[in-house]
Amino acid sequence: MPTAAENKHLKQLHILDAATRLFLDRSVTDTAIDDVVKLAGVAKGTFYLYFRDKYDLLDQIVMRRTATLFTESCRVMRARAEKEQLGPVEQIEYLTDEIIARMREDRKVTALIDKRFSACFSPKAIEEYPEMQTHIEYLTGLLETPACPGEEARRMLYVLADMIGCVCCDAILSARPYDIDELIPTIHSILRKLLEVRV
Amino acid sequence: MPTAAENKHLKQLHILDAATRLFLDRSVTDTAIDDVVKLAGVAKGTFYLYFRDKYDLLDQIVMRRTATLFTESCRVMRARAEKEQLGPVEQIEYLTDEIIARMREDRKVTALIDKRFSACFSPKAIEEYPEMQTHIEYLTGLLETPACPGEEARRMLYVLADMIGCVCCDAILSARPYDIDELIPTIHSILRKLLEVRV
Amino acid sequence: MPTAAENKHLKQLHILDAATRLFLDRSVTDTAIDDVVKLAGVAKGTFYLYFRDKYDLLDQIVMRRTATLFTESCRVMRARAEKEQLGPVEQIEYLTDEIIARMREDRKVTALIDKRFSACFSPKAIEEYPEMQTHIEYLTGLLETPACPGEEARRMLYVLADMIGCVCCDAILSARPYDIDELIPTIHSILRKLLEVRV
Amino acid sequence: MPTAAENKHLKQLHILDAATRLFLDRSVTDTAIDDVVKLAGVAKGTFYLYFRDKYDLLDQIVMRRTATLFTESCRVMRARAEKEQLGPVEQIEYLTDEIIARMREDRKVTALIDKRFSACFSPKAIEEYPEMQTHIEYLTGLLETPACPGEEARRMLYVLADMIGCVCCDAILSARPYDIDELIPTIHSILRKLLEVRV
DNA sequence: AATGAATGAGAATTCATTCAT
DNA sequence: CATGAATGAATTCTCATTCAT
Repeated sequence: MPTAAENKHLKQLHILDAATRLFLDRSVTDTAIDDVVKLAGVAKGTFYLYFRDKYDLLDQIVMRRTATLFTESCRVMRARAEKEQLGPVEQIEYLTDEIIARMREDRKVTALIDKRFSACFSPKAIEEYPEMQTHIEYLTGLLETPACPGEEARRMLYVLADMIGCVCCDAILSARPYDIDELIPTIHSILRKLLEVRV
Repeated sequence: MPTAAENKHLKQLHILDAATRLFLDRSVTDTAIDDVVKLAGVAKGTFYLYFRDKYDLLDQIVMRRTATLFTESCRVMRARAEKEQLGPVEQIEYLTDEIIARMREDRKVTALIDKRFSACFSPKAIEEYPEMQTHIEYLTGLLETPACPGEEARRMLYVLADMIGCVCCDAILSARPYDIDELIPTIHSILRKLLEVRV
Repeated sequence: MPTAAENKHLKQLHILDAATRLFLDRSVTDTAIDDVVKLAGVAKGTFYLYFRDKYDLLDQIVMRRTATLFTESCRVMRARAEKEQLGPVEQIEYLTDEIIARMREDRKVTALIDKRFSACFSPKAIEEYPEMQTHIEYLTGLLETPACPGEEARRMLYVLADMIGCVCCDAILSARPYDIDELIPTIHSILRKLLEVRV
Repeated sequence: MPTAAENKHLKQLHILDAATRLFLDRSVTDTAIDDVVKLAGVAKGTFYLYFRDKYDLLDQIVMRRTATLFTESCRVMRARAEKEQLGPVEQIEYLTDEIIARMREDRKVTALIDKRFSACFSPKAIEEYPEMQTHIEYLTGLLETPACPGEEARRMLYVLADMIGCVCCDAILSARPYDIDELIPTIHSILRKLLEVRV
């Protein structure tokens, strides 16, 4: 039986789901709040009860999608890392490939994320997806070296994620000036160079 | 006495200049085409003679500003490199610092560029700013190694530029999750690792 | 005290009334939606709550005016037919004269109807003006013969109405190639020939 | 070798042809004078040398297409009438069928004509298509009786043509309230009744 | 908390027309 | 005759936001 609080959340979730569908199918610009509330089955006023405006809504959606994309990719990688006893470099490479594969598969989500992949590193995202925290700690561990302590490794992880997110958005969506197939070897080579030094 | 052809270009340039000023002072969203043409001193219809819409105009402006930012930074770096006999790693680091310094100084331009710094690598930008081509070739030369031939070095340059552009936009504008001062050492460390391997 | 539902209808009616006045006084082309809402005393957005665009509005107005014109003419004819015991042919002729007289009298309405007089035979018009149904049935009865059963008589009624509406629009408004006074005998002669065969 | 006068006509004809294609492919509303002159390969100013505005142009096109439709149908009918010795009623019926067939076949032309089929009876059309005059005279002859002398027969011809044009536009384009297949028997029955009385 | 009719400022874009060349 | 760059008034339609119920 849903409590009052859960019910409230329900309306908010309906709005988020409806908006996500519309933002993906059409685009953010071509979606009016009117469309969102109609599809969500709530009244116009209700929208303003939960969101400041369309961009507040968009931010929340991007945060959710990037967090989902990141955590799912991490889970897949870590499962395989354990089974196959992958080394740190291999793990990072595998994770990168996994993220890129998902972005290629679902170009609409990639277009929605635009270049905000690192939104999943925001405090809000980590709070709402506690799993993020465990993955970040795990990956930070992989990047740590005596010359690169915890906080620095965490920053490096963030920069790498942002780089991959930005570069891949352009490469997947516009293929200009390079398409994703051309850039994957370059990205791998960068990752290897950064991590080999560890040795 | 301006010929008809020059006059045509003139109107287009007036529009670009006016729009740049308004986009920087207010923002793209807060600037109506009406404001642009008023400031440019041309009729509304004239705008649509030269630009498809506001975003076509914006793309052209971003291309120009990023190309200007990149070429100016390159010029400064190369002048100093010659004078002080800097090594390749130092040159790349110096160039990065120069770009970041300019983005920090002019946050409005940084906000306008958003995360499209690599727009200056587009064929159109290179065509309109031939200087871009010489700088790209020069920098590609710095990145080249036996294991990393010309085309690959060029791609790496592009990925680095995109990374710096994206990471710095967030760090300078929102300071979240890391502010630019925190990230500069990380970026330097990444650059050094990537280039040290060359040795 | 008007209920909410009545109020809704009221705004729609205000818009219809205002538009009709403007469409008649000026013309459809010379009337902006802005003018309509100003005269109706409602907000611009309210217009789009009830009508898709200016032509949706025009269709509804034409439907109403033709239905009014037709039902009023029928009522007058039937009142007189009962009083003076008119035969079927005389009734149809009288009705035709009545319709033509009204179109001549109010050239502006005729211009608004353009050549869409048969709009009053649309299902929507019949639904909104139930009286239409009774008149159509009555007139169909007048046209019926053993050789021309109900459905066929109804179709003939429609064709006749459309013919009169179209021919008279041109004759009344432009008088070219024939003016209405020249054509009335011809129309009568056609009607008589069509109905004499009944005997 | 084209004379100057013919050359002038050439530009005018290019405009007419271009406009016809655009009016048919898109619609009159969706065609700008700009589109017309671009397709015609003439300058914007040239348009205003030959036409007052878009509606002047449209009128000329409708006049041409209706005159063409009417004269071609007449020619076909008269050829067959001679070969097969058709009676007057059969000739009128055959002509009607021919016109309807052409309107059904080319719904775009029908939409362009809208309900202005009788435009081909205008003095201007007859002047530009002298063949119209001979057909009108021929058909008037078919309709003449002692009780229906020349001028009256000509008016009846006009009314019939207008009726067929109007009724068929709706029936072919919107099929409401009756579609063309339902109405053809009704139209035939009307024609037969009107002409049988002749006997 | 939820509703949804009403708002009206505001923006984009079109397009017929002109006129200097 | 012919051109086509420039004009700018005019118009449509959107849409975020409010507020009485």
